[in-house]
Amino acid sequence: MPLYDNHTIKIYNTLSGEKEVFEPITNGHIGMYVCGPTVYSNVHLGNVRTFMSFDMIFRYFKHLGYKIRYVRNITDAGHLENDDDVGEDKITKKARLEAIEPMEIVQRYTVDFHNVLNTFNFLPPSIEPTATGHIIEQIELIQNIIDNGFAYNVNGSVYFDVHKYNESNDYGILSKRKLEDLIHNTRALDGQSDKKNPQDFALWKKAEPTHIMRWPSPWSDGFPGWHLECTAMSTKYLGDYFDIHGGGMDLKFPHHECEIAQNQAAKGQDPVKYWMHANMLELNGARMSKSSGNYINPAELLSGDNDIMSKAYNPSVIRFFMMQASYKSVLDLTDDGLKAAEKGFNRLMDAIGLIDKLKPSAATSSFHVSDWKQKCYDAMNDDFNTPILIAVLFDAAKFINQIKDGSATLSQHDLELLKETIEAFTFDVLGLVDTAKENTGIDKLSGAVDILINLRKEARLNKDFALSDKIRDELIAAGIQLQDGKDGTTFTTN
RNA sequence: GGUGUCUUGGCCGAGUGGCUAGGCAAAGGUCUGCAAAACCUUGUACAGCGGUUCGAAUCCGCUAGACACCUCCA
Repeated sequence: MPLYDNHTIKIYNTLSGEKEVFEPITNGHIGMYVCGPTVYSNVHLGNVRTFMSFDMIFRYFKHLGYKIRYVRNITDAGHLENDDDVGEDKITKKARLEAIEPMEIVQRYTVDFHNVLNTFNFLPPSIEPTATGHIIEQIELIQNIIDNGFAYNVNGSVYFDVHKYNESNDYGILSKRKLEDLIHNTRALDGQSDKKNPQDFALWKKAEPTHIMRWPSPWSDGFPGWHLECTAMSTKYLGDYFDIHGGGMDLKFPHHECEIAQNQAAKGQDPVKYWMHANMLELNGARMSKSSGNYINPAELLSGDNDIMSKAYNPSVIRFFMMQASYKSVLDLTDDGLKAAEKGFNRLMDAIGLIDKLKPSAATSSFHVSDWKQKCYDAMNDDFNTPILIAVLFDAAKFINQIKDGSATLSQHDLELLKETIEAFTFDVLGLVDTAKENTGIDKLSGAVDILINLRKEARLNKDFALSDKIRDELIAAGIQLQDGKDGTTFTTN
């Protein structure tokens, strides 16, 4: 019997605004689509948080034994600059500034994106489709929407008729907006527009002669509107009705609202059963933006090469920091927060590292491991509550330290269960990496440090504390912390 | 201006009608040559005002503040 049969997961569905019991459309199988990055610059750290939230969700579903297809696209066709843009998209603009080919930009930043995600120990999605690889599908979709009367062609550009759509559907169902409010709040834009109404959005834009990225279509040589690719790729790979669609909170409107409208207009249904939105990442209490200077990119955060943080942080520390907050909450990235996370993370890793050295101490345990295990699942089943999970993991860390100190007992069976469970949740589900084990030279290092430990022991026996403290302090300076216990001295490398 | 979310102890951050979140920092203790690490103990917080209730941080209203979206943005 698969593990998922024993668990009921609740997911906060943005569409209903409530936590709902998760029931896959097809038993044992899950289809999940997440809007990926636009690869015209280095990946945004906030983007990393969003994808990390869904990576955790992906990992938990896999842990439960689901067969899950996770699709995350690469937007390589660029979005329109704005509705009145005459046809130059972001990627083209950047390419011109840097005097290289658009696809060269795409390649460079796609590689950067994958490198960053690998550094943070992301699992690769099942499929990572590109917008430019699905132009035909997008053209077909536009034709469907035109045939159904919800789009119109003006001078080679095709627009979605929001007002017509809203007569028979609810435009604003996801973002809880009313079309009337949108109308009142749309300021009049300068310049001539082909659109019937300002709320209408482009499905296909005719390319200007200078525009490099262009494809032939029944309406003009041009390129697809920016909401269309996700509609085309999600339903192509996951079907006309799939389980989960995720993305950043800022995509809720207009992007996801438009996706629903496009699907309704083309196929008569919203293909998504559960809409999930990950919240924003702030930096020192304010929104991150390059223009304000309140900005740090992932590489700078990892290398310490920046003016914002006091030091470099291990990717697992950053991951731990992010997992300590709910994916639904705004999270504020600060140096103090990362420092606190680093200490907590190291404490957890130290405890997990101790498990292999523990010996079963009694036939009965003073810690209810199976109850504790259930708490881990309860936390995750409650809309992927990783902060609670981490709190529960710390309960185990405390207990492990107590066994080491001899103030708690654990049976052989429970010891194995504890090890298996804490490692599954820490490494498989949360995706953290044990930095000590990661250090491949650990065995040789261990031999060398043992020599120093013995020298220090001799010095202490001879009351040569100047020498013993020198050994201890210089090892600390080298990143090696000695730990004196009842059964001798051990060390950690954090 | 509109829509939505939020305001929790020194800091971060869960919880959401009665039951210890957790981490970091802090204080006291155990251990130690002194430390560190670990363990034990301590802290009694929910923006303000009013209301509902036997009981509210949790529900409702108002006020103040923050953030997001409405315009490219994860």
